[in-house]
Amino acid sequence: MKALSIKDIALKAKVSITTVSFIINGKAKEKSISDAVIKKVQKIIAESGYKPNQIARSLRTGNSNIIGLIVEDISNSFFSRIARLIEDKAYKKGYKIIYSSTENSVEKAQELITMFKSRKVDAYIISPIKGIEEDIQILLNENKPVILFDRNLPELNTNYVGANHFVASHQAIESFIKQGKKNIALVTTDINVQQIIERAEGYKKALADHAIPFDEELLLKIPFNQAEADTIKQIKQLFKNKKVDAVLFATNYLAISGLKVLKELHQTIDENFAVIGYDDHEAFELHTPSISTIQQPLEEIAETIIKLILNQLASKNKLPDQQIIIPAKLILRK
Amino acid sequence: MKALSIKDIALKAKVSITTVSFIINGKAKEKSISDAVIKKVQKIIAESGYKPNQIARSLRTGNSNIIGLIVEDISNSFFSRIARLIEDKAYKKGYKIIYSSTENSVEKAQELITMFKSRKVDAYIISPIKGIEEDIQILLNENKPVILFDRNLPELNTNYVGANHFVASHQAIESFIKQGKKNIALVTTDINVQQIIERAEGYKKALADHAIPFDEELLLKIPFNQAEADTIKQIKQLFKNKKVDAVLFATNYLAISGLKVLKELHQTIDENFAVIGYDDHEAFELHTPSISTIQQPLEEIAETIIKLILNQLASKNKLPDQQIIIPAKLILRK
DNA sequence: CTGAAAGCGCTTACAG
DNA sequence: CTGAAAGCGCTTACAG
Repeated sequence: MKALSIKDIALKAKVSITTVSFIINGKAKEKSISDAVIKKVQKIIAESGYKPNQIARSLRTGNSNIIGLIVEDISNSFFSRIARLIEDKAYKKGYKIIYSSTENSVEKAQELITMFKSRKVDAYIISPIKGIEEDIQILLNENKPVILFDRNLPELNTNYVGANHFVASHQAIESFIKQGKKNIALVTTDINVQQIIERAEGYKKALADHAIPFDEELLLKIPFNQAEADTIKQIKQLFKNKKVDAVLFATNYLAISGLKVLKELHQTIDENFAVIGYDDHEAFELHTPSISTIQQPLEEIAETIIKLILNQLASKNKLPDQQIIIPAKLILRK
Repeated sequence: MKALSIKDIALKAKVSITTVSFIINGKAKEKSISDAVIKKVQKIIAESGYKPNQIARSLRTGNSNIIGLIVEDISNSFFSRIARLIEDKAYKKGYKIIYSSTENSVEKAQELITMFKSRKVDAYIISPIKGIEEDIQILLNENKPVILFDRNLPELNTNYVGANHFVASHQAIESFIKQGKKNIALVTTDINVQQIIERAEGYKKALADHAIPFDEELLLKIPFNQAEADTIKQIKQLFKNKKVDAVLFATNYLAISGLKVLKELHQTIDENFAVIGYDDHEAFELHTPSISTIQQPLEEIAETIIKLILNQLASKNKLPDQQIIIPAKLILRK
């Protein structure tokens, strides 16, 4: 059973495919097609269930009404929630989103960009990774709208939407210090991206501001992409070897692993031992006691990204790049 | 800056586009192109960074090497984890996945199918919803491989991969009964899909098997898509109005809401009050005490789905439909 | 061993 | 008010 084409509709309606095309694309009035013809063709389209072949349309027009979204890992709730919000908002504006995960592999990220490019997506939303600057630059040279989010690549001139991680992390550490904590650990990842580096810098600056010496052993960098069992082992080592009275986890999944360790060690979280997570997670609020966290305003981030994209797509000229920093919020719970 | 086309490569190499096409598609040997020409063309392709336009290729060949994945809600960790696993496995076989959420809307599901169809995806993986039987039947008529998962639509003849929810739910309730529980509640959703209905039937059957009268007020059906605050209110009502000593939550997000209620009510989970969740969630293990749950083997489900799809795609003839039921496991924690 | 040409299903500048 | 025709970038049956 072959799908109908515009030719079939034209034949049935006894008009040219040009006329059918104009009607499908809402240009009937503009091209002064008679009302009678419009009615007739529309009826035939409705009855036959004809849907234009978007592939052919894309080949001809060079665009697709599809926005490509590249995230680090769709199974991380930060990304899956953002993806869902972006999808919702784009959908309402007539755009579809296709997404895929890089899993922090430069190679996979490059392949995804190639795939999206060869599929003629109209715009790109990317949580980037170091090493794909050139690939993104090529997109920019081709005048494709690109919005980076979550992480920035400062050497590129393009749009970026992200949270202020330096400030957020600084604030979290200060809240520990105000509680009188002295042995404050940071558990973070070893990936070398700005938004992760900022969290470490906020940590160090807050310590310095309050004349607390920085102890390298309290800053634990967990290799990305390793099995959780190894992560748990490393965090356990930290808590066993060092006297720690407060810990900031730089990502939600590290916090989850860390909480498992604390549970295993029977280390309760109380006035003698404080924990702050990152990016929130359903488990944080539910935990006994509830876990404080640094929350990125997902709704606002998604909204800002979509607004930037739509503006770019609507405008013929390249708009000035925007770097939008949205404050992250420290949510204190107990 | 315009992208290169096969024509540009042919010009540079001083051969026909036919020859270039054969080389790109690995048919050079078969078409007995001379080694010298192959080398020359490959060199030019590599140097120029030429990538074939997949849109044009799809238009010509009618396929795309893309598999469409339609889930209920990508921000639900059950779906985002499955999506990630499927993406991984498909990627290794040279297929890309594009996904989108239906949000349980028949209309959106239909639009997504239309979109995927007009993009010529090669196969469909769908967690379906009642009301789209006809749309899926059309895909089947067009000989497109379709794998349903999570939920089945029994009136359709196609492939299905899912867990045995009746057995799992029955087993969960029996474990309550063995602990001496008498007032066992089920908190489920009102969506009318088989895999949810099965969970209620397993519940009822287990009660009947042990001569425990079924009390309608202990079976709470929460409207889908309502705000979480309302869900929390309804669950709170249940626990306040009825004497409950055990509760099975039929989905992970209902369990999360339920656990929030219990926390608010200061109802601890112990030998006098038992809880089992569904589909697991990072919060379950971390909870104090850890929450038992019915776990669907995600890895196995994803693996089975991909295997079915690849078999279908590899075979010219339609393969017999398979209904694969994978046992869900009751994970008892404390 | 290689190429000219048709055709996939659209859109749109041009002509009448 | 409407249509014939070119062209988007490929693949492939056919010819030599």
